[in-house]
Order: sequence, then structure tokens, then C-alpha cells
Amino acid sequence: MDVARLAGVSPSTVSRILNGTAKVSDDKRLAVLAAIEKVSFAPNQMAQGLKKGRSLTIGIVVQDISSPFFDETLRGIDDGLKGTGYASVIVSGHWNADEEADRVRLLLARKVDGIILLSGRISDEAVLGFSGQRPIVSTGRALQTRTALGFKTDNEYGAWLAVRHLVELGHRRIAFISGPANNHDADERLAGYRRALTEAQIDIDPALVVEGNYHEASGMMAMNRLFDTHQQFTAVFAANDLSAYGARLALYRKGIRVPDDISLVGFDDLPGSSYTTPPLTTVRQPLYDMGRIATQALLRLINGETVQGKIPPVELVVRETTRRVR
Amino acid sequence: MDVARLAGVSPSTVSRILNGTAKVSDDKRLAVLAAIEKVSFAPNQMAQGLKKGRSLTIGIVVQDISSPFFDETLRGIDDGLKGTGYASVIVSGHWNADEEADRVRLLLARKVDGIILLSGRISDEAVLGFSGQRPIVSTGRALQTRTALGFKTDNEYGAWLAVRHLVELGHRRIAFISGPANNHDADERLAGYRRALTEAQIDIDPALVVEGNYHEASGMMAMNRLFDTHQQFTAVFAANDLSAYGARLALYRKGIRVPDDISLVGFDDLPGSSYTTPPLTTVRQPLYDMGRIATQALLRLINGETVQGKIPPVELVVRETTRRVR
DNA sequence: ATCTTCGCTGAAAAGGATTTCATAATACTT
DNA sequence: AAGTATTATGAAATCCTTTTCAGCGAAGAT
Repeated sequence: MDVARLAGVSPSTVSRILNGTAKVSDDKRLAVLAAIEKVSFAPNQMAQGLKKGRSLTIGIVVQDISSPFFDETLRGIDDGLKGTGYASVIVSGHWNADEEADRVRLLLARKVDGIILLSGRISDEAVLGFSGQRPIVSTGRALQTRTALGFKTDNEYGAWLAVRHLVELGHRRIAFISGPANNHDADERLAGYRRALTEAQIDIDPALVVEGNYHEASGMMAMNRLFDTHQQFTAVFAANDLSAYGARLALYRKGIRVPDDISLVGFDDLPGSSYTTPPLTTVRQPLYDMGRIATQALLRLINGETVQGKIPPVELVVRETTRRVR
Repeated sequence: MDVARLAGVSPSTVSRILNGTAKVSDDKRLAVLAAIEKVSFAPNQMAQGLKKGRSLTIGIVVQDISSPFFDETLRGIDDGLKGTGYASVIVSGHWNADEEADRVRLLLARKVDGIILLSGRISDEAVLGFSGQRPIVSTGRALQTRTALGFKTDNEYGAWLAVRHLVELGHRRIAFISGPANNHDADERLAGYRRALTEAQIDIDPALVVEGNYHEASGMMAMNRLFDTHQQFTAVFAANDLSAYGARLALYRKGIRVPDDISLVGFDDLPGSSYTTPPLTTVRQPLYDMGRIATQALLRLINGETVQGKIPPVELVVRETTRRVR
């Protein structure tokens, strides 16, 4: 080591000072510190990682790097990592199970100390398998072993909250813009929609539920499909905020006022949803908190501690896109 | 190495097969491949990196992980990295020069092979200094050395485009919601606003320019300040889309119609701006392309090739928030 | 049939830290 | 004062690959 030579000590001593591993006499300590300062030495993290068996890196798998949904959670993760010395490498599974599994393997080869999996598509078994190599915490699944932990938001309940809100406002013809088929969360939200209607003794009209894919464009198209087939309805529940945005635009284009003519509610409560015109009534998922909590849990798992996953419940936030039916 | 023992060869041979570094007899190759398969071996990237002197990792410094502005660029970077074997560790400078410099040092200690700096706050000299250790490409600055490259979007011109558009629609009282003080980009946009007005022989009224900070809330507050001081204006140019969103909401709250009563134009063209109500007229920055191009440039710099920075120009995209003044 | 050349392969060194082990120097016991 | 317990420190081993170097056997040359 360069610094060692400069300070006239052995590499061992430098290491001891850097890590506080053992007592070192003051004169040597000072000499070493001075040498470090002089050459502005920073230990090679790859070498450190190789020796210590930990990289101070965690891997994060999202499905879409530029979606406000994931970004808000990433912010929570970033904050959760603050001051821990950990950095994160973020990869995207692009909503594809195979690609996702690939990414996880890649992270594992990079010797990340743990993995956070957001809205993963791979099976629970696969997660459990990977968790044999490194701890994993995942959103959107119920899991609890010594090295794997899952958090689940209650999608069914959230959707139920949204639809019940509409029902309480007197709406009876409520359209639903669903999420993509074969998506677990999406299915649950649909179930919540159904239950709320059933509880209100409103018949479920299949023509009122139209499939979207969580993106703005799909919300817009879904809305247009509703119009094209001449459906009657006074409210729309979109399976996520993004598709609600799209629906909102379709409504605007038709000259239909929100909430005066039609009420609209979304799901997620993205940061932008307080600034839509008008601000969107939606079901709040604690995205940021999920990130923070997942991070803290992962760090505990990495330290071999046991944890259980608990996140704040979803809640309805009533803003200005819903109104009592006239 | 485990695989070596299992296949009855030396680690050297395994390495040669993995890297195609030298010819290996078919029988051994097959044995090794089988062994690799059997224990699903993946080389330890830290050891590889340590030996080879490259980590196959690049560092990315953003200022805010959960801002659509950065996310769109990140998407470009992600796509640019696709298939290269590189992964990226993303850190945030939180718009703070000291923190930013810290993050860069951290990335350097992690032995990233190169760095992409988005909207950095540190000085060009600092960038040049760091670029002595690893290549750096940065947005928002003009730089061109063997190991550092900068891209600059023409903010002044973009702002000029926006304001000229409003002028051409007959607006003469045009308010400006600025970016934060001491922000280079923000200053340039202000300059463009001024030039466009001057060229149209419209007096610049200082009361019509009010400071924001690029966030939605500031746009809303800026708008309200304009109202509180009873300014007369028929159009508003916001220094970025986010503050335009905020302004839009303030307008909505006052019952002022866009674009019927007041025209509004933003800057950036965030993905969400096609879905605001109504869709926002704005100055398009090629965020995604900037990410892609920056990535390709960085990879070239890493390979010791020389490159020069060229990105598509900004352009006005006229949507539905601007209209001829009555 | 002997000497060169060539092609594969393994042993060993290297990359930059940490950690174990051994040792020299001090301090403590009685 | 002699022997033992502590301390601070350096030498060497280790983490896991890659790469250099050397050697062995086979093929080619004469």
C-alpha cells in the first residue's frame, strides 16, 4: 500500500487505523492520517469487498426506471440508505419475469449484499431460491423467512375504499379501467371493485370494466372504448393514477367535466396527483414509506436479524375529482 | 476455484474458457462447461474487477431520484447500457455541490469505470479534476478533453422560442415564473425570455417575473403572488414543466381557463406533459436522447476513444395551453 | 532419428485490501 | 530480579480471478 510506505508503517497498520480494528500508537496514527491526506487515499472498495465478503452495495430491481410509481419508492430507499455507507445499483426487469430473473442473477454475481425487488414478476419460489444467496425483500408478496421478506399492500381493500366512496356519493354506474391481465395487483383491485359493488347491491356490468395496462395511453383508450360502446356511467375508477390521467384527458377531449359530469378516482397517489386539474381523488399507497421500510428491513436481514414486514395501510384521499351524483 | 476441481482442471483453464483468452481442448472445455452448469457458477465480479481493473459499473449522479426530469434521462442511460454488461449505481447530489462532490468521490472509491453527471452543481474545474481518475460526461456544461465531455442544451434559445410563440399569438403581457436563483440554466431561460420580449419591442416589466424553484408548489405560489399584486397578463411562461403544473392548478383554483383566458407554456416536455389538462405547450428537451448519447459517449471515453458532444436541439412543441389573444 | 516449433496446460504471481499469527517490546507479578 | 501477561506491530496468508511464465508432449523439419 502506498500510504503505508509513505508513513513508514506496514499495510496492516494502515488497515487497523482505517477500520479501528486495533489500537495503534498515536505517532503512527498521525503519520498514517497525514499520508492518507497527502495522497488523498481512499481504499479500493473492490479489494475491500473481495476480502470482507460484503460489497456495501444493494441491488434494486424495478420494472420501469422512469415511472413515478417506482421513483417514489426509490426515493424512500435512497433515504433509507443514507448514512449507511451502502450504495445501490438499480436494474429494471421491464415487467418481464425472465429478464427479471436475469437481472437478479446479475446482481448476485456482482455480490450485492441484498436485493430489493419491486413489483416483481418472478415466482415466490424463485425469490426464495435466490434468497439462499443473498437476503431479499420484495413488495407485493407475502413472504417471511430468515433471508426473505415480503410486503403486501392491500389492493383489494384499497379498491374497495375507492368504489365505496363513489357509492356513498350516489354513483351506481361505475366504470372500471383495469390493470393488465395476469397482474396480481390488478386482479386484486378488480376484486375490490366487485366486492364494493356487490355489497352495495349493484349489479356488476361487465361492459363497464375495460382493460388497461397502467399507462396513461391505455387509460385514454379505455375511456374512449367506453364511449364508443355507448356505456352509461357517472363515475370511473382507474386501477392506477397513470391510467386515471389518461382517462382524464379523454374526458377533457369530449368536453365532459370532472367532477361535475363524471367522477374519477385513481390508485397510488403519485406525487403528481395533487397537481392534476383538478387534483385527483385516489387511493394512497405509502410508496415512499415502502421504500424506507423495505430498506431498513433488508439491512436487518443482512445483519442476520429477523424482521417482519409491516407497512402503513392504503387510504383514500379525497381531492377534487369526485362529487355527489346529481 | 470450485469448478476447476470439479472438472479436474486448473483455475487458469476455467478462466481461459470463460474469457475465451486462449485455445482449450474440447474435452476440457466440455468438462468445465458441465461443471459450471452443475454448480451454476458465476464469476465473482469483485475479484474480476480487482484483477482486471475495471468494474463494468458506471456511476450516475442525479440531483433528485424521483423527478421525472431525471428519470427520463435515466431511461436513456439504461437503454444505452443495455447489452454492454455495464450496470450503473445511481446517487443523488440533492442539488448541493458539496454533497455532489462527496458522491463523486464515493463512486470513484467504488472504482466505477466512468461517471455521468446530470445537472451538476460542482464547478467545471472540479469535474476536470475528477476526470483525471475516471472519464466523466456531464450535462449542462461545455467541456471537451480526453476524459471529460459536456453537453449543453440551449436554454436561452428554448426560452426565446417559447416567448416568441406567445408573442406571435399576440400576447404582450407575459409573466415569467423563473427557476431558482443562482441556477445557471434558470438564468439562461430568463435571458431568453428577456431577449424575445426585447426583440418584440415589449418593455420588460420586473413585476411580471417571479421566482420559483422548479417544483410544482413554487409554480403555484408564484402564480398566486402575481394575482396578489394584481398584475395584468395574458400569458405565463414557466421555467420548467413542473412549475407550469403548479401554475396551472393556481389558475384552476381561480376559475381562470387555460388557454381561453390565459396561455401557459412550460419547459422540458416531461412525459406527463402530454397528459395534463389540457396538454401542455412546452419546450422540448431531448431528455431521453441526452441519456443515450451521454452513455455512448462515456463508453467511448472509457475505451480511450475521443468523442464530441452533440445532442438534438430544443424545440417548441405546441399543444393546447396556448391560444391567440383575443 | 534428432532437433525445433507449436499448442495446451498448470503453477505461481498479482491485484488491494483485511486478518491471523508470530514476535519484539513493555508492563505487571511476586 | 526473574518470569509471565500485555501491547503494538509486521510478515504472511487470504479473498477470487486473471495473467504471465514455464514446461510438457506432439507435430513438423531435416
